[in-house]
Amino acid sequence: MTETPRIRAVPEKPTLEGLNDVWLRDWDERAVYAFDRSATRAQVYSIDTPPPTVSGSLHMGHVFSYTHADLVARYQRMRGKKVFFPMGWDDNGLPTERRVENFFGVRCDPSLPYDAEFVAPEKPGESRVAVSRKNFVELCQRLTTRDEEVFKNLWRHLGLSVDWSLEYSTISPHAQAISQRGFLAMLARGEVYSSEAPTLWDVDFRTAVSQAELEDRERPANYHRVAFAKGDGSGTVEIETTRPELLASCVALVAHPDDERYRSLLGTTVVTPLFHVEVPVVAHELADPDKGSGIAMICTFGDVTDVIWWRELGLPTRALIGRDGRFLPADFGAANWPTRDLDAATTFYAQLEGRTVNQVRATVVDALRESGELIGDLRAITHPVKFYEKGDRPLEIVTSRQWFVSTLEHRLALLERGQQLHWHPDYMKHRYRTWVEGLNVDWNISRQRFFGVPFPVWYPLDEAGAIDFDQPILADVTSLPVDPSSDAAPGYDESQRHQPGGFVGDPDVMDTWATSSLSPQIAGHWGTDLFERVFPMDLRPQAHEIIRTWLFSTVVRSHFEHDSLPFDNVLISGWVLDPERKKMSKSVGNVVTPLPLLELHGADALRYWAASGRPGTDTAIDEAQLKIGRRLAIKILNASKFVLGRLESALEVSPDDVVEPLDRDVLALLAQVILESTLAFDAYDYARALERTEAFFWSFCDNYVELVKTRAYGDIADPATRSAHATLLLSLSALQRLLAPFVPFVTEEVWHWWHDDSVHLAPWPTIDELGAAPVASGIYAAVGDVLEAVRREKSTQKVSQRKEVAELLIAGSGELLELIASGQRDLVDAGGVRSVVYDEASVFRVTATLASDD
RNA sequence: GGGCGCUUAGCUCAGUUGGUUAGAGCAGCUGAUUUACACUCAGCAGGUCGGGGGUUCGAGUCCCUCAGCGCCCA
Repeated sequence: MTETPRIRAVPEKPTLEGLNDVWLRDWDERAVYAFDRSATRAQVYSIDTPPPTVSGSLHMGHVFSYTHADLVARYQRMRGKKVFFPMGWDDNGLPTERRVENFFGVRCDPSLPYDAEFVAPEKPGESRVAVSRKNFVELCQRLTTRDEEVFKNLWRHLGLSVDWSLEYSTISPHAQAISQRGFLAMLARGEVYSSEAPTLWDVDFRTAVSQAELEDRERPANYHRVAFAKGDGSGTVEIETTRPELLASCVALVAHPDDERYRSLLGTTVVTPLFHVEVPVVAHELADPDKGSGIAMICTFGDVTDVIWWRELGLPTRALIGRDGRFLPADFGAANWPTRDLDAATTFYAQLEGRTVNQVRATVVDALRESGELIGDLRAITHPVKFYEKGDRPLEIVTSRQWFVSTLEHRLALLERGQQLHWHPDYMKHRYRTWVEGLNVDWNISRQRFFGVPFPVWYPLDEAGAIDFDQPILADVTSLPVDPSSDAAPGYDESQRHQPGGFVGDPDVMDTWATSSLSPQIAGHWGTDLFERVFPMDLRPQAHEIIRTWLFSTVVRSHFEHDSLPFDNVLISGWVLDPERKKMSKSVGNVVTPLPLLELHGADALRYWAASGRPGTDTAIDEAQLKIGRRLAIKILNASKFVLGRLESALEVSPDDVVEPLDRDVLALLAQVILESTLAFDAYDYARALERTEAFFWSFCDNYVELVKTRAYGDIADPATRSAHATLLLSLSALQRLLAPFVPFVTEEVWHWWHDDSVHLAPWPTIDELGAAPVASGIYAAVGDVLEAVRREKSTQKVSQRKEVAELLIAGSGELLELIASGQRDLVDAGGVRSVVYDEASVFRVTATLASDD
């Protein structure tokens, strides 16, 4: 490559202040990051950007991970790819609802009519104001629009090279249409089904949750030892349970098939205390002989193991906990709920109905104690309890109608997909594998909430007004998006809603992951030619905590819909820790927000810090590191000013001008840096690329530039001077571009001192542009060693580095001395050396005799 | 309980398939001073590579084991 600098005014005193605003505006005006829609798939590098949850808070984790994505985007763009880098907002779902409830002091009551005159309270009041569903959704949209502006502002100032014309949000009509289309496609292929099934339920949020949203929390509990009478009256069996309140819903006792203690009981019956219900004693491998007394009561449903037992052993359903967490009416005496003492059972249960779990537990325990069927003292234990990750109370299991995506039966294929994916770092693939292997229920995508994508489904009502779930009425694909709660079912009139012989809409909305799992289809406009140009995506950048949710669900959807992976590579970012290396959390109060850091240190510095965090590695916020990033940016300004400021304004240089041995060696080393940086970026190791480039750049400034300073001031007719100029320019050009992905603002500034077009559209440096394969001779290192020895001597003598050296004695092998001699001119200039003496010896040694003070 | 990481200088981290005397930055200390750059530069000091065992001519690197920290799954 031939550099023809047309150097414009290099500022007298370059500064970082104001650069961000200048170049942000310029990038907008020139549409530097606009995606070329005419590009073919092979020319495109596409990124499936995480749509962040817009809940009003921006954190350092976002800055970290999105910067990582941007480093790759900028690298690929310079490699000549047409980069598809969209940005989306995941604004539908519970976090938004929660925020709206708190922000405005409202709650949604779907039974209320829409109030067009409604004005949200200025400040949230003492008690929440009930609003209609439509009013509530309007408030959600109002708030998310505002939040998205704040996010967008931060991303822009961080210098993300996003094409903002590709912006999307998961609640937009476009995303809703895609989401509903995806749902209908799965339904047509039989990959999604609805069923009345035991479902993990949060009684506070009043919604079902999926396995991906669970977390185990250690909670204290008490083992209650309860005596069951044997069915034949021959004695009692003692079980231990942490949930005595569920005694009424007991359907069996269960022991391990190999447990000698209970083998004789298998096949017999026992009778529940207080309710006198005869239940069988059954065997199952999941019964843990070491837990409690080794025999457990199965209730419908106390925990997820109960659900497994219930399903696998074909036990009856006697569900008692309702959606509000209170006890439902119990149908004692019914066919599947026989009791030996109907009177006693119903009389006692009357005290329980409508009460909460804790109230019922107290009542049952008192009654058991009184009847003598509670044996001994309670035994305190700690055990893991399932919680909704955003919830405060243990989950209950309620039976309700939900839509499920069949994941379990495709587990093997999904594991295979995980194998095909290129993980960066590689070991993160285990997170996915253990998650898929541990799946135990299908993916529940129904949420009993309001601000989300509705199911495009209605149900017919029979003449008695009962819902026929088996004959769902589906929306026509051309009509999407639809809202079955306000749009009439196809073939019906709105007046038939809720009428016998009419219809009802599915009341639920989809799980937010059911929509964001389609981010490639949403951003890529599935169904248009754009999609063919960008799908499957090249890269999915994300944090590791959402492997089991977002990554997994995206893989599921793409596997079903396209029989492919949704993306080829996944780049996992670690967590951002506080300066003490502690996990940041709101409750601890150690959350560091990005905006003040951005304002104080600048975007380039913040990006430099983020780029130093290797893929998958947790990284602490480190202000020292930010300062180093800023220092690097300043160095880039000054080095560029020095090199460009002393050259003729229209000097054409080519690698052929580089004739001096020292210069040729520097180019050889630069070639190595280019190679290593390129390889590192291709392997998604941006941190390594930065490290190599930065180390070379600093050495270039402190050593090479110092060595050739005098020579570069020489006569332009002198080939040695031309050689220095060419080397300086070729190196500077490559270094500015190598650094551009990391510090895009300052590199753009210095690039424009001698180029018209953006550095971010300039070609990534290659070794070809440095001429015919420069071979490393080692002279740069050798001369550097001598220079270091000279500097050391001056430093030890506590004199100025400008102090002259009267005599420099260099001892070493003949080969080495020859090498050094070929760089003697620069060495003498840089070290202020009057005379050099060479001494052939086996050991390398430098002795500098300083000039006397005269 | 199962799995995945991590443990190298006071701090943050490199160390690519085993190969000279284990590196960098920051902090520390000692200096320099009209220089492209004080938002600078030079130099110095600082390490039993978590402990133990093994393989090898040779181990920070490979194997086993123990310990601590973190995370994922159950």
